[in-house]
Amino acid sequence: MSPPPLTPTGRVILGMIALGRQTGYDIKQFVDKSTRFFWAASYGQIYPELRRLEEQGLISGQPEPRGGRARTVYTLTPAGEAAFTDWLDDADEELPFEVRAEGMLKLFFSDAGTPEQRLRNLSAMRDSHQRTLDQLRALHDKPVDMPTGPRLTLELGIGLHNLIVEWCEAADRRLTTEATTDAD
Amino acid sequence: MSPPPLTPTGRVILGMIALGRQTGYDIKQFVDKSTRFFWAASYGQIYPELRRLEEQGLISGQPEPRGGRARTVYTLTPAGEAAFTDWLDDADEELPFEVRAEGMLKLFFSDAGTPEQRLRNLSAMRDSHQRTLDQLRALHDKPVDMPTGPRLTLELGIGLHNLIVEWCEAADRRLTTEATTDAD
DNA sequence: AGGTGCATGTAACAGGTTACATGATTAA
DNA sequence: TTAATCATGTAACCTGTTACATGCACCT
Repeated sequence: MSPPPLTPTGRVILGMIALGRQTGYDIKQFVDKSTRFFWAASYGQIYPELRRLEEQGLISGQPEPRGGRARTVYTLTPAGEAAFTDWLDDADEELPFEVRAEGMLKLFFSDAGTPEQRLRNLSAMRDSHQRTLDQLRALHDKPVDMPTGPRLTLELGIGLHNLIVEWCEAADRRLTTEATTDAD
Repeated sequence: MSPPPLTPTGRVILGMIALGRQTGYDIKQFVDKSTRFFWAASYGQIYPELRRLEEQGLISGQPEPRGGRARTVYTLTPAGEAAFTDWLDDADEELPFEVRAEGMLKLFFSDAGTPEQRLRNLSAMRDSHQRTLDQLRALHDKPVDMPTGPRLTLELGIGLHNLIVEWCEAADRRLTTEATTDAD
């Protein structure tokens, strides 16, 4: 009886269309320079999901070829708009926050290795987050005017990766000092 | 020719056995109060993976029933120890860091809603991370002496969730001020 | 007698990535 | 002419969760 529930990816797509993204390709490009640091998506998900959303009557696609190049432009139906704003309005639902961090895993198990190994892994982790941080800052410094939502999440992302980088550096100093003190 | 590569979950299991966890059940309990904040695992993964690791000769299981209750105790084989320390020793490999944060998604799209909606979602996100923070602090304050690795990752976890909570509060203040200023 | 914890396991499903295939358009 | 970009799509695979089934041990 009830319609199939919106999947998280479905909601992202709805949101992206609400923000003016028109095609599957367009959505993917935009995700890659905006939400990808806290929500990634691949073509393998996007195109099938666009189909499903259209079957459910939440979006509707019109063929709008550019030259000889096939192209389908999507817009939200009233039902799609309602589903999206219902989701935004529901502040009671659980907010899953899942992390998979291999660097932290290595750190967690680092007592099984040598102190030098631990410091090398710490440093690799630092570098990896520094690279992400650089990308986020590049996005942030670009002089395009950004809506409040994207700006907020970008700033939080910068804060997060910055914390990790600084924490790695602090941990490195602490561990190095301990090692030196032990050697004395 | 080459052996099937170790999966991330396989490495976690190897590590847990190296840390003295003996059974699948034991590993699951321990994951749930240690790595789960940056690496979760379910029985549906653990038991099949134990089988695969044994087939690959990296661990070996001895039946050690407790009373009439079936129980299999696993230990690392020399090959398993080697595979595990090889992984720890490789500081050049990529360190995937993946996040799926629905709260940030709602924030990202919040320009499509009202300012009040945005503040409610911000507050829900704050509460959710505060709950996680409380759990992490409870773990941290328990007077068990923790190896350096687990202690480091726990402290980083606390720092991360604490940053998010504080950032949510700061964003709330900023947005509230802006709204008030606009209304003047 | 009943609840909690210990212990093992799987089938069905959901979610997501990778690699591939195809082809037009545009800028160098 | 060739590389990059626009654009769509799928099949095979991998990873992981949920829900269920089973049964003993221990405490109250």
